[in-house]
Amino acid sequence: MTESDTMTGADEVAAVGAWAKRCYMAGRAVMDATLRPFDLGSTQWYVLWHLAQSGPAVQRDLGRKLELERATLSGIVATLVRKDLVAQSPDGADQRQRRLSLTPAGQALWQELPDLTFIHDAAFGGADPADLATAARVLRTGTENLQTLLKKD
Amino acid sequence: MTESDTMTGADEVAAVGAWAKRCYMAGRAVMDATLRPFDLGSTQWYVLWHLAQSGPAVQRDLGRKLELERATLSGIVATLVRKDLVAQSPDGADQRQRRLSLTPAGQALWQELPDLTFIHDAAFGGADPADLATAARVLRTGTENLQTLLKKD
DNA sequence: TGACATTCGTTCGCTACCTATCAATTATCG
DNA sequence: CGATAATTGATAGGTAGCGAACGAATGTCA
Repeated sequence: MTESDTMTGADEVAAVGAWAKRCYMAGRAVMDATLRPFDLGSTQWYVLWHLAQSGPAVQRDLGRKLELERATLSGIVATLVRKDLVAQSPDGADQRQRRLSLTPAGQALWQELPDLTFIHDAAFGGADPADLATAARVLRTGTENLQTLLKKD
Repeated sequence: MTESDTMTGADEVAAVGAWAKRCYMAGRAVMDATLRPFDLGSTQWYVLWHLAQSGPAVQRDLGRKLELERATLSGIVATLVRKDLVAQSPDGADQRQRRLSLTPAGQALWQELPDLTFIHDAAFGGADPADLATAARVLRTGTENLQTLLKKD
């Protein structure tokens, strides 16, 4: 690597941000390709996954867990309800909230879905655990710095 | 860090992927917030940036450089043409290709735009260069693994 | 040369993000 | 209690990504 000798810090920095995008995009592409036969998007899968793992949930809590804006989750849920995979019922106590649960069709589909852990394994299975920890720490710190920047603006 | 003692490799792996997404999203959020007063999206900015730096380009080449699908760039270009920031003219030699260039309004807007390097600096400026290099390498290898997986399927 | 394949850009339909705004509901406080 | 504030979900409008399919233009090769 002759170029690395003259690489500046800024180049490295840009590289991390650019590779974060590429890596995220590549992971989603594999996920989307795997789920396409089931007519499911990646975020739709995350909603089903959470409901299958943790049972029914209030829409507000699900949005917090999956780190989605209300408007985003509202659309995802509408799609899943239209496909009859998720049921959306009013909550007893707080009439503003909506309770989400898997329908029988949703439970049946969940049983058919393939295990997606092969994606993580294919991407990072061969990497040094110490390097993975370093990468995660760098990305976490960078994210927190950016979020602080956004709030203070 | 008491939890790290019992962390498995799979958890670390998931963490890298999840943080890659969060970091990409946070960076785009700051970029979008900075460009909002100018009515510009982040990818629109990249197109203007490339045309300002390297001069007019054929749409096909720009798509390769920015790693965008033809359909995606087609929409971005249409938006920039509608805003009168970019001109799209037929290429002389190959009548299939379109040549892109900044309009006078595009050049004028580019002069007004703030420097965006503060985003990279805020995110990763305080990090150890060796850690940044490790993070970039982990993400690059992971991305390549995923792209190989996608082509072979 | 002519048939076939490839490339380029567009369009359509979709997923998934966002902000801003609204109606309905609930919480808070004077 | 009642006015005001905060919360929840939906909707509208925008950006950015994808695959599939199409027409026009160009390449390739028998």
